[in-house]
Amino acid sequence: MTIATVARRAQVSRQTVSNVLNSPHVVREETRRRVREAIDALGYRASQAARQMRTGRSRLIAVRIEPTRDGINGSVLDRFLHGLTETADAAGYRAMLYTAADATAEIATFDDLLSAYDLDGFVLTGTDHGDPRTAWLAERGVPFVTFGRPWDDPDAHPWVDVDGAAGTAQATRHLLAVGHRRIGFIGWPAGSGVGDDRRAGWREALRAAGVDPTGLDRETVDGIAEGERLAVDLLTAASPPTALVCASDSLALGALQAARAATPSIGTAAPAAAPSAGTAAPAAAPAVPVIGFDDTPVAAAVGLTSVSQPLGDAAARCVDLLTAVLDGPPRTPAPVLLQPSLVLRHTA
Amino acid sequence: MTIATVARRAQVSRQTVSNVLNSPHVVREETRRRVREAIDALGYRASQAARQMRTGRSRLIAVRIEPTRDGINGSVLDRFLHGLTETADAAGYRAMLYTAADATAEIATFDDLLSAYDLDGFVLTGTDHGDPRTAWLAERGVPFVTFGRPWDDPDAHPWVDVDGAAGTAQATRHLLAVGHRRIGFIGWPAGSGVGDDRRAGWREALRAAGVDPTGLDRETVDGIAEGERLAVDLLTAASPPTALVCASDSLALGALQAARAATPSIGTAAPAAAPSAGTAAPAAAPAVPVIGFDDTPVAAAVGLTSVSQPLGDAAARCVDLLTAVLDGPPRTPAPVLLQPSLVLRHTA
DNA sequence: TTGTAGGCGTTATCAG
DNA sequence: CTGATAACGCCTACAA
Repeated sequence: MTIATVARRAQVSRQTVSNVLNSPHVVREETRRRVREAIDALGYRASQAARQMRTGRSRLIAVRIEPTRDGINGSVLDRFLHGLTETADAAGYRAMLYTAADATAEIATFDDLLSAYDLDGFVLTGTDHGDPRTAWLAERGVPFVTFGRPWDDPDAHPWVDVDGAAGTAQATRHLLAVGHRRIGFIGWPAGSGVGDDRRAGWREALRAAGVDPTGLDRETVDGIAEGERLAVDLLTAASPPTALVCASDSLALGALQAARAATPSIGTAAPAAAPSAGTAAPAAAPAVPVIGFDDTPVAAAVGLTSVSQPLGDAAARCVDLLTAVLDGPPRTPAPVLLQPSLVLRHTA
Repeated sequence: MTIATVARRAQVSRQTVSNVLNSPHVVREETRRRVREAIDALGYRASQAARQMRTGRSRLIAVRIEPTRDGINGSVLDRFLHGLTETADAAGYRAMLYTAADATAEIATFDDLLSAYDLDGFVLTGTDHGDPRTAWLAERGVPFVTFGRPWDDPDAHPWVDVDGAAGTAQATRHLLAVGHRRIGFIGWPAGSGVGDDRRAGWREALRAAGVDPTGLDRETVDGIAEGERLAVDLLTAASPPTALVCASDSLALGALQAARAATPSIGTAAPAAAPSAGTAAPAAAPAVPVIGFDDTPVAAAVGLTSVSQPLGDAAARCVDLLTAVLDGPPRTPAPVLLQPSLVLRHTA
């Protein structure tokens, strides 16, 4: 069934059907209705391939599905993907998946996707300083949005992000509010945008409360074992922290073990944790409160208090920004910074 | 750049270039090489849209991304998707995502995807008795594979699945081997294919060991709280089980809490759990050993012994089967039943 | 407002 | 083995 089938049925020319589809306003009301009826009756859908051939647009957006990393932080991705697919759908776009082992491979894939499939745009996740992927895309004028700020230049391209600093600051203030002063931070090595951002939130919140953060933080690559090691290190120091904020749930999980092992005597002011009404939590509050980041399923399962990112929203805004570039005037839409929220459970 | 650009550069006709691409064997060796060189030099890629228009094939396969359910079992999906994308890629296909609230909506989406985007095939996950989706697709001769058996008729269509019964049987045998006899099972309500399968594995393993499974199992909808409730129910019964096998990690997590609360005196023969060398586990072995199913990140994090499904393999085999249908002769490829493995951690 | 004439890049058919 | 020609379904002019 083609546009001609519909035209015959509605007693109009093919052109009129095309107009009803693409520029409804130029067709007389009554004719438009008749054509619409024919379309519905026939169950006609325009062929993307033919349309794409003519217009050069595929109505396809690409998003990378990364190899799951440690299995804990990896599981945030499917929430994002679901939101993305749903919103894209509503905007008349479809999401296409691709994988890539590294940035170089990813750029090669861009090229392939662009030249073979005529992709309309890309959604990139996890950007970093001097990301070669964004440079490549920008250079060629390919529309894209990143979930994650361009750390070098906030105006480089459209982006959506979650305010990580606000998240760790909120976590820190929560601990301050219940009486803690010496609050430690376990994060990633300096130099990564997200990592530095999350550390900054903690540091500033502490400073604002008149606490000197010096010596209260440690850094490591992500992982449960690493988190535990650093927490032990921190808790056995000269004047140890009485509570811990972590840059990820993995680190927090490790820290939690160290915290549970720590004797309550360490804390100077360790108030009782609020009994949460959430899902069942396997264990009691640790001697040293711990807060994680990402609100992964694991956090929910073990009762870990964690900073939660609005992933569905983030995905939706990514699509909004991308379609604004694709369908709207050629100006860069304003970036979106979303606020995370603290999900209180048993560990803080 | 089109096929004509390549033809000019290689000093051949457009048709010859097309032949090199689609039927290399009909082109003389030397010519083929010259064309290949031109293609590489120019960085030429055939336009999918044009090819699709001509052939009616899109080289696109669709897969649904479901709204994450309880956040625990949901996180298996991204591993599957990653494997799928990677294997599809290697076979020259790309994966497209779609969502649907229910089976009816999903069928409507099939229709849309098929008529507008000319999708080549579908990968369906989580089939059940009398699935309307498979019926719809089969009726129209649309190629598809399911990850999950067609419980009504094993020959209905190509499928890939993991042998759930073998998984629970293995878990049960593991517990039997370390001395347990009365091993309980917490599963889903009878009637679901997967649920019944997993229960059957436990039941048969017990019977094979000469233990009567009567009264040792309970059923409920999935969830942590539900798992805990049923475990308590089971453990406070007249002659309680000394170990528990669960149909999911969610149920197992709940059961684990009940098991930790249970006094060791309940067990008749509770041997010490093997200290696992895996990732750090937050707590000691419970009085009553518990084994989960799916090996989710949560299981790894809390040290829960669990039955692991080879998701990457499963995804790869799904693509294999689908491409066999798409590219090969029109006969239904044999189904694939993969074996799960037991990942030993601290809880059993 | 409607109809007619191209052409997007590819592959299939059919002569040479 | 190579070269010409038509057609896939749609959209964008342009003319009526």
